Amino acid sequence: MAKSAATLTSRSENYSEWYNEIVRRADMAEESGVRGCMVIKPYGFAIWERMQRVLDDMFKETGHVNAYFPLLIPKSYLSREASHVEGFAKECAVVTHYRLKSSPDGKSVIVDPEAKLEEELIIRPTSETIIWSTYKNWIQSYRDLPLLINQWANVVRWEMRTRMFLRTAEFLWQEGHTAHATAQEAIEEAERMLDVYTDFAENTLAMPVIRGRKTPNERFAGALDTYCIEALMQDGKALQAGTSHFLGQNFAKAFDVTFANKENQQEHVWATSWGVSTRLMGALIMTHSDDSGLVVPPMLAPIQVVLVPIYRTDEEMSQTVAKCKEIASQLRQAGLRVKVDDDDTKKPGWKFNEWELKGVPVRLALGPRDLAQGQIEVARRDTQSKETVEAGDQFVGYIQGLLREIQQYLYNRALKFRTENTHRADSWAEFKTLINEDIPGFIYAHWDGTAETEEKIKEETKATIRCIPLEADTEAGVCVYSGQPSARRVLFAKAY
RNA sequence: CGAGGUGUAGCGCAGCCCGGUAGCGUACUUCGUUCGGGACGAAGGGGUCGGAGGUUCGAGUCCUCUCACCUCGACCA
Repeated sequence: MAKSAATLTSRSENYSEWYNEIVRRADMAEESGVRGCMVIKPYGFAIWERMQRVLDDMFKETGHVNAYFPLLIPKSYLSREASHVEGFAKECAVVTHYRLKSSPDGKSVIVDPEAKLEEELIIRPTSETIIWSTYKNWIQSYRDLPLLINQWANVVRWEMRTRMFLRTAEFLWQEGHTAHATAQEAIEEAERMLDVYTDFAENTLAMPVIRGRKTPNERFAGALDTYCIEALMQDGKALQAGTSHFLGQNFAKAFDVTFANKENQQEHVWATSWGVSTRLMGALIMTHSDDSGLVVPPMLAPIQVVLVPIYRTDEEMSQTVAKCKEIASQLRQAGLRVKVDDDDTKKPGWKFNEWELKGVPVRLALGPRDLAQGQIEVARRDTQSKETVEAGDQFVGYIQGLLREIQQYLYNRALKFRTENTHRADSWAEFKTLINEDIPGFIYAHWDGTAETEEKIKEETKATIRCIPLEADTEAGVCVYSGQPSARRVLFAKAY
């Protein structure tokens, strides 16, 4: 049996090209031909649906409910909160007309100039404004608080440059928007949701993250404080994987959302918002995948175990397929997500490669030889190792244990990579050396706390302050750039 | 918006300089041999050459205009 290895571009050779090939070859998504937008294909969407399900359960457990708000937002809403409009105005798609008509030559359609909207509508880049204008009607008393609502939706941001999953013009996300009676409660909510995101990233995605706050420069438009989780990708660049904002009373004041407290005095409510997006799909790819394709952690995988029957004759086919289905059924009863690939138009070698490209954690191969000896071949995706195991009573338990082991192995491997690529810089020369390495990684360095220094460092090295970490040593020092006093180190990196 | 580039079969590309029957790889269809790591052979089907105009006996190729997309900047989850 000959082979024509349809190999991927190597990670080390061209990371960006490798990334795009994974997206395409693993059947996750493709470019759509519509500016900056992508088509998410069934396999990619199945992974997104898993993310949705796990996150949604976590939101429910923390007392949140889902709702849905309009896609179109009157332009005037956006201007109610000054810094918010400033932050988003440049990237908004605008609806100006409500009708088309045939062109004079009858060959195409044109926008009907008669059908101009009185007030233009914005396609939501985020929903704070429409939601707060709605909350105004929902909140009267302290008894209406806290209001804990999440929305799964699409949003549009007219980015200049787009990349599949990491920055598309349209993307899918969830956005939580909560209202509280006190600042303290709102801050606790923002921190709670950061915990939820951390839990999700580390335990479901097997992706270690650094938790922190954004500097005023990097803060969400309209927030008093922005919390974030930052992950390190395999090429040494940072990716913001989730954010949670303490919005203070900014939106409550802009949209006049007040409540009567127990003393019957009117107060503005305190707000949070928090979100993660399909960008996590990019994080998934760039955290675990290798030159054979995508690697999906078992907790996330839509298919955790794939069974490939191997046969020559029709008789062998019916026997091996039957055995595969029998084992699959046992695994399903144990709660695993399993697929039997009994597609007769593809050969085993082809299937092996295909499922590796798609990152299925465990592959079982079963042929006449195994059938005769009561064995089964078990291949794990993370280490690409294979072994032959007895297909007896212990088998289901063995596979469950193996999946746990793979989940842990992926987390440990990613953590090891991050540790090896996290450095401390104590001088400007050292900083520049580190940030210009092939894998720049995370750099902990002292910063004088000024926006000017932050900006200068960005100009000279492309590195930004990813966050002021929540968990970190707080020893004092001097700013790596300006030499001014610094209370603590902050986390620098080149970022996506 | 600035600077480059590319549009030719589902996908990846050659052909253009120097105008003359629309090509290659892959995928697809059929048949045979194969089937434990992306099989091989044979025979087939598939094209508004991004669009509009022009030059010419004749344009994928030359000229003008236009549209779309990509890469690098500025912007960003």
